[in-house]
Amino acid sequence: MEPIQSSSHFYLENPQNPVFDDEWEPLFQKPLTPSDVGKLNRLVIPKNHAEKYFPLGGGDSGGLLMSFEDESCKRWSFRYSYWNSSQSYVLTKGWSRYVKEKKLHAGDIVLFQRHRPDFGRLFIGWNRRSAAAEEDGGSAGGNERWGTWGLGHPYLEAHVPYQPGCLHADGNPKRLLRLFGVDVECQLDVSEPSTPESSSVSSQCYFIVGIITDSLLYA
Amino acid sequence: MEPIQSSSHFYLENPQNPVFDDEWEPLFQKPLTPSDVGKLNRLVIPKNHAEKYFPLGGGDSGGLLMSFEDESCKRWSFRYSYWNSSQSYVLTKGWSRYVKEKKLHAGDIVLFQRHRPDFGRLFIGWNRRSAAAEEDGGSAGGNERWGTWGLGHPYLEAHVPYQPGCLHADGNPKRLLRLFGVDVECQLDVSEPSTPESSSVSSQCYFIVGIITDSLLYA
DNA sequence: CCTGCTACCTGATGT
DNA sequence: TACATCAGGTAGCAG
Repeated sequence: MEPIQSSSHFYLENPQNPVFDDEWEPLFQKPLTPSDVGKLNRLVIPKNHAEKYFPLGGGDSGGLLMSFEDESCKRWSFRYSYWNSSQSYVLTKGWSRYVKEKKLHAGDIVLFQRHRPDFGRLFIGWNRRSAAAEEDGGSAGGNERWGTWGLGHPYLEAHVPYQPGCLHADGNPKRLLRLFGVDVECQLDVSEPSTPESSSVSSQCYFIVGIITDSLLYA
Repeated sequence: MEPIQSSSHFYLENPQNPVFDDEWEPLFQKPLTPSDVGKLNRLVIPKNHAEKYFPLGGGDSGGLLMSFEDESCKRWSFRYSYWNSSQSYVLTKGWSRYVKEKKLHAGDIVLFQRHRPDFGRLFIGWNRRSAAAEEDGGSAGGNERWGTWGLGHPYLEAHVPYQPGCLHADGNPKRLLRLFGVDVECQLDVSEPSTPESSSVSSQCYFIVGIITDSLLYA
């Protein structure tokens, strides 16, 4: 028996869907190729999506850092750049760590979203490849089917404004989160993001929760 | 019954040969290995030849572009560089296209020449592997035995000074060619070189003709 | 030594 | 048909 599940795919492809939450702007998603999760340590961003949603020109020379939050509030910074030789946009530095932590495999889907009320804030999530091919041995804590927010978890979304200063004032910062009508604290986990990045903090912060066990969903 | 044929090999190895035309400086030639025509997309330049005739250090870091003309006036640009890992000089980018167009196979010979009166101008040609192993099915227009100039075609050589400006003034440039005492026009084919390169044009241009059918040879 | 990353390169594929 | 794209490669360098 599954929770709503419904794979965010459906919603991303159908922005008119009634369950669509217009605070969440789906940018795009990509089914991962073997190369995207292999030793090349890069994710190719399809050109149409890159030019529509990502910074123009890939930062042109030298590329630029793009920062995303994942389903557990962790920040991920990736180098985003344009490869002249292959005429393609890629995420490089940092990407392999994400693949490793999320245990992504070919066929899994990564997705990018933006939260409308905080327009500059970007989020990254993932979906296991369609249940059909499910042969996940379930190694160390990696049995989730998704790591996403908003549309991926239509019943599990919350956001509160960011309290300016909190990040810098406190070594162990927490943010307030309203979840199912209950205020919850969430640790920001600046201590060990695989790609540490404690500097860039926008002046506003909306906050989301992703991975949650089924038991919590039905508690 | 063969035309002079005689493979340029002979002349290249014997600069004192009476047929040697001292306007053509043979640099070197190399019988192609399976790797040279395979998927590695590179031609290894024997170190002694590389260091004697090609730019020093392979351009050191980053390599450099070397530009050659073939028997049909087409310009070929190859990336020339030194691979520290294998301590060898190689032509890389562009090479596979040349192999494909000329239908080169292992055992065939590629040769490099320079035209003395225009010292910077380099030429590349080829010879089919010795006639013994001739089993060329003769796919689409690929039945020639050589693609070279000067020595390779001792009776079929001509050159005229280049008219400066012609290339830039005219969308469909032609050069004058004196062949068997007759002036001929030759299209420069800037429209579709596999490695397009319409910029670098030296101030002088000597011009040659390569591939010609036997019937024309004996006309 | 090995690993990750940058910046190249190319063939296959789809349009 | 040519062209654009991208999946799958490479070399070289830094750590």
